[in-house]
Order: sequence, then structure tokens, then C-alpha cells
Amino acid sequence: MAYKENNLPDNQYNSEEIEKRCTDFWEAENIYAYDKNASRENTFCIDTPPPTVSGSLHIGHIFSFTQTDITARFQRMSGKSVFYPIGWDDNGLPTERRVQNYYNIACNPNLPYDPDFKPEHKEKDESPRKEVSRKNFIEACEKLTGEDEGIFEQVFRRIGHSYDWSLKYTTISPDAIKVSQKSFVDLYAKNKVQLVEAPTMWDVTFKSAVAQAEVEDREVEGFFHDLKFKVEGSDESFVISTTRPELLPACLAIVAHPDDERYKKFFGKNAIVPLFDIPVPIMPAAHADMEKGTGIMMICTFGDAADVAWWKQSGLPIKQIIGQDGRIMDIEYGAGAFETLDEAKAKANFAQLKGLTTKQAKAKIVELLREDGALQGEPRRIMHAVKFYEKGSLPLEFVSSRQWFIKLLEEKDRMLAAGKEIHWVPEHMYHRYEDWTEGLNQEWCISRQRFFGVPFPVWYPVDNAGNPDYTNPIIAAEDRLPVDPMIDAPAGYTEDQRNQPNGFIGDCDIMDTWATSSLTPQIAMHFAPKDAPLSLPFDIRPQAHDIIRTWAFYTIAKALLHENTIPWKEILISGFILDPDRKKMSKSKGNVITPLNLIEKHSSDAVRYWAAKARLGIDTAFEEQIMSQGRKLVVKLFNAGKFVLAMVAASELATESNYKAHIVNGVDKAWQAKLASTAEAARKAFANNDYAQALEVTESRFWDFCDNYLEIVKKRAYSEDNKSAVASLMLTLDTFVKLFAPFCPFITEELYQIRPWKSAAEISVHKESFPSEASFSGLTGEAKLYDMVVAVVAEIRKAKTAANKPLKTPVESLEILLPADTDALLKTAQGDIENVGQINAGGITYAPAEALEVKNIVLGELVK
RNA sequence: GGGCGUGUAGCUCAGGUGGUUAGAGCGUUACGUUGACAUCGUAAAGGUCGCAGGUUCGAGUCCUGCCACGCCCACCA
Repeated sequence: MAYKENNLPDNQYNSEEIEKRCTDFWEAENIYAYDKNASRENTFCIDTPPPTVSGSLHIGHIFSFTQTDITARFQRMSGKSVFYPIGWDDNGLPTERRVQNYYNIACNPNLPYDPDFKPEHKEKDESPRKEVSRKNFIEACEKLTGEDEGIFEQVFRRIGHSYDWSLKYTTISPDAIKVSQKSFVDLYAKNKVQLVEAPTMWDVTFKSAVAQAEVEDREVEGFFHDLKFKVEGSDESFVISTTRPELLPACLAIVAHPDDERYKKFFGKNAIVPLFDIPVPIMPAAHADMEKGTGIMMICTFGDAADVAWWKQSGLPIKQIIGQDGRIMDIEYGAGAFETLDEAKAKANFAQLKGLTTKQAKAKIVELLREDGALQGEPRRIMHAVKFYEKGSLPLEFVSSRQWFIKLLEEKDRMLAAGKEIHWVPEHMYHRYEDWTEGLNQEWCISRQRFFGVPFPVWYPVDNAGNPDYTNPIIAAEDRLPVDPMIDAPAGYTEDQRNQPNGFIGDCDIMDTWATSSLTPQIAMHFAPKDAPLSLPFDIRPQAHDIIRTWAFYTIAKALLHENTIPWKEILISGFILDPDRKKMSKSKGNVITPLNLIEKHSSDAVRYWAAKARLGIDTAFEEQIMSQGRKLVVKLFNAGKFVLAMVAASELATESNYKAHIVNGVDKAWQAKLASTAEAARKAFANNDYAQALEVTESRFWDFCDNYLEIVKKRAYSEDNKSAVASLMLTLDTFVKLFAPFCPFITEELYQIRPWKSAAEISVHKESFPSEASFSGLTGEAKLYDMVVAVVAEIRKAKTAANKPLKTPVESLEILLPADTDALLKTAQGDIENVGQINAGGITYAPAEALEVKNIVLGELVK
């Protein structure tokens, strides 16, 4: 399609029109299509992060995604076929939460499907959430994510990200589910995944297991309670300080350090748990800290990870009293595992706790302990760190449940080696990965008791008594994927055998989002043409540093487990956008300054300029002024371009594609030498992943061009003998549009397209080769000459400014002192110097000196 | 407690392998508007380069220690 009707520059810069023209043109001409005919060596593969679709795009997205786009554009201009997919991460908890709030609904998997249910947006009110079936809930998720994704795409197109949109995927789509389930099936075959019933970190709000990587510590208020325990069969007693008295009925044992003289005598005896009169063994344990509290502590089911670890090696029975809803369970207390010396007392006390939340139970039990006399003094307030699910608001509990785990602990060494093989930018980010990998102490729990996500391709046989056999799961065959075990029956069974004796049940859990996100390279390849020469490792993975322990870590794990390779050669870690007060930018503030508002105000190119100014891995404060600065640059590009085009249009060279041969003037060739070195510097900076540096050198050369070179050649370009000047301006424009193209794809395309000398073979600036020193072969001269001319011009300007005179004030005479070896060189530029300085003919005199100097400037009178 | 990073002009940031008067943009001030410029240009003021030692002829740059801030990890009865 034709880019523009008349191919003339607009009178004024109008970002919206230019952006519209460009996006339409790129779309129509398929400028960014991935070329599968290129070899793998000639392909640059990007493992694009699929943004989480749960609400609106944040300016931080624009920031980091634009930085990747700049790299992609440079690689494309370096002759690579760029595989630059885009996907939306729409499965998982964030989406569920948003859908619940947006439609005011909640999923109840026990309800039947209602085909007439239509989700509608409801403003937040007090009305209870409408319960809907699992299928209705998933449909609501799909509806809302679909709408959100449309908006995301609009913004990403508007900001000029050069994805191949035909490769677009969503993580909840059947094909992505297939890839994810295939991964599970493969891991099962390789014995890298296992179903385990064990105490797991559990979020009571979301009623789901969580993985180590999703856990964070928060400083919260707590209280030490000093509890008196009697020692069985003696008059002795001791005091334990605990923050979790509500776990008293779940107490398994009492431990103290083996060398602790205070308690050594008790080892082997039993302590009596207050209120419940349960005898529990007093045992030595090396992890007990003599300095902390009273030096003696209780092990419960389960206070923390240390309790779990100790319990595992103790062989003692489990005493689970906290249910999956975070409340004290309804159990027959006083028998079995909870054997007691006084059943009636234990039952009576426990009955008062049943059904309470842990917080309520704590208050209740303190009351009971106080009555009982076991509580010594009053609870003492402390601040301590407690583990929370990163998206949760209540502390995690350890609840025993059946979950699928990927066995990563045995892969630690390989993981560390793989991390070293990958090039981290900036390098120090590797330490985060290393820290995390070395500190890993749990297998990766991938089951989630949620609804909107990838189902496990798993069923369990049911025996003739109606009990599921979890030891012999039925795994779906690969060619059946994707499957939903809650809808599809396993091979060899029929649907009417579901939940029946001698039948089967489906695994009702879904996978952790990361179990799917960790396969982004594999998913992207799955959505590419089947005969494309794509393979791991990809070239780059761009991402932020907060998800090194999740996304980066898990992706490396999956690539190792499946393909036995690293997933990418390089990982580029972007920084965060911080509020001006240097806190991480909050979503609430993001609503005020939305990306679209900023784009409309400053233009896409200007917003991209802002993103390009920041270096990788460095957190920067949000400063809108940088966008204004970017806009100034873009407007300047527009105006300078328009000016050059006007000067060229008057020349007979205007339509000559082989104009370069006319660059013969010394000053012009000197300028081209400067331009060539800038191009080379930009190229080198890009090769070093330092796009900010590439922009910096390009930008400063461009302002040099506008302030100096353009003024220096202006008069000559209007004169009779103007071919060299005009050709030089043409080459300059051709060069700058290419140098700026990765940063400002819109204004550069606009200028590129409306050049009168554009040939039919020239499709888009974004398909051009990025300039290098070699592009200027034979066109460059003595760069020094340019520097000297600029220095002389600067002195003349300074003299005029000092005298408060306009710059067009004529100069009667001036003296240039200069070294002998540059004398002849500078004199070749005398005409240009006279032009730009408004110097009277013959006004310049020369004298030898050590260094260049301009003296005795005599200003004339400006004739009106 | 362990690790990583940051600390340069009022603000936001640049400053390979140590080398002349430490840079940019914004902001401030003064002046000007040259044949493109919803402006633009020319200039000025503004810095003990976190602090203290050390290496060196020479340190913003290398070494040691300290301080402040941020982040990551671990512990947390």
C-alpha cells in the first residue's frame, strides 16, 4: 500500500496522524512478520514475557517491553529474522480474583452449568457474590480476559512494538494447555514429578497450596505467651515462650538444645500439655536455640517449616487441627493421636476452640490458659517475621494435603551450572538466581486448588469400595492432549464410571501459573509455523528482577528437564519504575497516569524515548519531563527533516538514488566522518545491550547536526554550487532515520517514506540495515576539520552573545590563530565560516600559534 | 545474620581498561531569534563526585574500613 497520498511533509508535527499512518502501513505490509525461511543462526529469538491480563497495563510494562522492542528492531536492522512472539498470560489466580470482583461472582464447583448465565460487570457493593458453576466461571474469565487483551493489544500496537501478531497466543488457550500438559506427561515419564501427601504451605484465604517462590516474609505484630508445662511424674516444671498458643492441642513434642544444662535432665521424660493433659516427649534437638525465649520450645502440627522438618525425622504422628479453611477442625479430641490423661478435660477445652479461626482460637485459648493458671504473666508484644502468600492477607498455615511436586532439589547442581552458562545483564543479577537456587529447600508444588488454569491430565482409579487409589494415577496419553479430567474420561473408562466404585475420578486441581509460564519458549515455538527452524536456546529473555526466583528459575528448570539445555543465551533484566518518592510504583497510581494518556500527550516516540533513556537493571524514578524531552527531540527530527527535504527538493539531486557520489566538499566529508563514527559507536553500544548509550551518542550527534552542521552548510545548500551540500544533507537524513529507527519508529518511518529519492526497493526504514562505519566507505574526510570549524563558529557566537547582539550581526574582522599543520585544512572551510558567522569578505586573517584560537573579533552594525 | 546494588549540580541521570578546568537534560538567570523549529538558539550560575584512610607522579574511577538508602536470601519458640 502507499504510505501517504501526497508524500509531502505535514505542516506541523501531529503524532496521532503519523502513528495511525505507520501502524496501518506496517500491518498492511507485514513489516514485522517472522521469516521462517531464515536459518536458526540468522534468527534472533526473543522469549517475550506474556503480560498478566488482570486489569490495565501499567507504565512499567511500557517501560520494559519497549526496551525489548528496541533490541528487536536493532536485530532486525542487523539482518536477523526476528522471532518476536507475544502472548497473554491469562490463566491463574490474578485473573480469577479480577473476575470475581468485576462480575461479583464466585466459583462453586458443585453447581451445575447454567447455559443462560451471562456475566455482567457490577459495581462494588455489599451484595454477596453470586455462586456459579466451574464452567460458567471459566467462561466469565475468558470473556473478561478477552476484553482486556483487546485493550492490551491496542496499547502495544500504538506504542509501536514490533511483534509478529500472527504468533499471538494466550496461556489458557487449548494449544497452550496442550504444551503445558505435555510437559507434565513428560516429567511424569521421566519420574521428575510425584504426588505426595504432606504438610504444605497453605493459604487459608485462597484455600490453595502455594510454592516456596510465592512466599514472602512480613513483619507483623505478635505476642509471646509464657506457658508453664509440668513434667510428668515429678514436681518440676518449665516455661515455654510461644507466639502460637492456639497450636497447643497440636503439640507433638518439646525440644531443647542437647547441651542445655537447664533441660538436659528432662530428656526422655514427658511434659504435660496444659489444658489438654497430653503427655508429650521432651527431646534434644540441635536446632533449638538456647538464647531464644526460654531455650525450650514446642513442636506442633505445624507452626513453621522447622516444625515440619523436625516432625519428618521424628517419626511422631501428625496432629492436624487446622483445616484447609484456616479454622480449628471438628475432631474427636482426646483419643487416637490425641491421647490424653484427662479425656473429659481435653474434650471440654477443645470444644471451645472448634470452628474458630486461628486468630479467634488464640484469643480463646489465652482466656482458658489464664483461668487454668498455665499462663505466666501477660502476653508480651513483639514484632516478628511471618510467612505470607505474596497475594494473601493472612499468614500461611502448614496443612497436610495431597499435591503434585516437581522434584527440583536433586537438580540444584545442574541448575546452578545452567545459570552460569547464561549471560546475565547486568551480571550481578546472577547472584539472585544463585542465592535462590542454593537456598531452595522444598520441591516445587505445582497443584493449586483453583479453577481457571491448566488441569492436570490425570485421573485416579476408584476401587470397589469407592476409594480412590492415588498410588496408581492414570496419566493421559500425549496424543489425547489437551484433556480436562473433570469432563473427559480416561482411556478404558466411560463417563458413567466417574465417581463410581471400580470407576475413576478426575484430578480436580489446576497447575500453578508458573508451571505454564515456565514454558514460554516452548509455547511460542508451538504457535510458530511447524516447519520453522526454531530451537532452544533462544537468544534473549527479557524480564524484571522480581521474578528471577520464579519465572527465570522455573524456565531454566523446565528447559533442563525437557530439552537438557539452557532456555536462552542471555537474560536481560530490566529495572523498575519507581514513584518519585522512590517506592515501587503502585497500581493505584498507575490508574492516574495510564500509558495511553502519556502516549496521547507526548506521542509514542516520546514515551519510547523515555523508556530508552534508562539502563538495564537500574530502577529509576518516574519523570514525565523525560517524555517532554523526547517529544522535543521528535519534533526537532520532524522539523529538521522537513527543512532538509525542502532544501533537497529544490535541487536536481532530489530524485537521484545514487546521490552519494556528489559529496566532495571537505567540510561535508568531515561531517560524514563524524556521522560515521557515531553510527559505529551506536552499533557497538547495541552489541553490548546498551541501547541507552546508543541513543545518547545518536541524539547528541543529531543536536550537533541541527545546531552546527545545518547552519554551516545552509547558505552553500542554497547557492549555485550546492550539489555536495545537498547530497551530504541527503545522506545525513538517511543516516539519522536509521539510527533513530529502533527508538522512534514512527517519525523515522514518516521521514523515510516521504523522501523524494526513495526507491521502489526501499520498503520501510525498519527493513533497512543499521548504519556502520562501512556504510560511509569513501565518503568521509578529516573529522578534525569539522571540529575546528565548529570551534571557530562557537567563538564568534560567544562574542555576539557577550555583546548582546543578534547572531546575524556582521563581523568586520577577526583573527584565527592556528597550528601550522592545520592551517591549510581550515582555510578550505573559509567560505562556510564566513557564511555562518556573517563575516565580511576578506575579514579573516590567520596567524600561526600552538593551538587554535579566535581573537580580535570586531562586530559590525546590523543593517535593518 | 549472609549477599547484591546504589550514593556525582536543586531534580533525574551519564561518566570502558585511573590522566588536562567532572558531563547531559530538566529547572533557575541573562541575552538573542539567523531562510526548519506548537518555538528554537547562545551563554551564565550551580558539584569538597556519601565519609575516612590507603596505593599512585596523578583517583569520581583501584584497595580497605565506615555511614545512609534500596533490594534479595536466611532465621524467626
